[in-house]
Amino acid sequence: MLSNTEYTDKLRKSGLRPTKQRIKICEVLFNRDKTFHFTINDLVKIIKNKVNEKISLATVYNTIHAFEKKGYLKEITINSSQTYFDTNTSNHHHFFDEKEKELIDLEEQDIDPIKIKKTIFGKKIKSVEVLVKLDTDN
Amino acid sequence: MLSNTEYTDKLRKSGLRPTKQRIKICEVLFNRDKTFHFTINDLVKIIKNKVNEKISLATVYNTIHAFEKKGYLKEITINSSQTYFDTNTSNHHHFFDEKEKELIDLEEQDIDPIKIKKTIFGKKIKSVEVLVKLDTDN
DNA sequence: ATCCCTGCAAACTGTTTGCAAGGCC
DNA sequence: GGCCTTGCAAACAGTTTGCAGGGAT
Repeated sequence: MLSNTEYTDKLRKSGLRPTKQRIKICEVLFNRDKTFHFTINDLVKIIKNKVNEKISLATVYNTIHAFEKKGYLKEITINSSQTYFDTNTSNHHHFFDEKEKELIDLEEQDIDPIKIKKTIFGKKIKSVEVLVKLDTDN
Repeated sequence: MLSNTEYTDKLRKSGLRPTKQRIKICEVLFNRDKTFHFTINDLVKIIKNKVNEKISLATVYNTIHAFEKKGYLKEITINSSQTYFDTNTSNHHHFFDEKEKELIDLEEQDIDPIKIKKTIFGKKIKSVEVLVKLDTDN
């Protein structure tokens, strides 16, 4: 929930030039109460329909990848033809509603810590990701 | 570890015509001690190099999807440009070695049961998938 | 003979890239 | 002015599809 000038500062501080396009994308992504899960396609649609502007597809990809690299976004592991991103960059897991193709956060307290009892020689655990797929209850 | 005639039976029983190509693919996939994790690309390479035959790409895709539908293969959730399959169709999780792009099974006893404390109204849990990403230990 | 399956090429989808023009510092 | 960023189109990778010919029952 920041104003445009604050996004400008934030971008500049992380070494990204505060262009019109990047600020607009910041607004769409971060001017929210809840965390936001999206695909590039979702984002492009929102920019086109709600914001009524045109940002080139390549720029959207560039920006999202830049934001991910800076730690403002997290890529979510779902087996799908599209890549999902999450504005919640904390350590957490997800529900995936397969019907709605929608992600829902599972916070730390929603799941017991996961203990892996097997080790692989010469390798260490980099991350543990849990994906809980949901179905309509009937 | 079955002979060709046994694959013929197996295929016929599940309503798939036992063609040369399908039997060959069965041999590559199922004539193994351990479970086999692969991408379509892996499989095509094996067929070309080891088995020294040519099966059209479309046929490989068709066959793998047919086998998956019949429950002989399981698709594995990894965020990657390629889809992975597993000959182990039991309920289990995976390590993913990001350097080698290789999957390793995590059997039931390797991980404590996962308890999800959050529920979503009108939805039920269809599956819980854990993916443990590995890094070189240094 | 019928229906299913194979193989090829073309189509498709999401994503990436090269490069000229434009914008920020 | 110099360098980064944008936008467009073309390229790309994995996957899917349409259809004619071939094979299984």
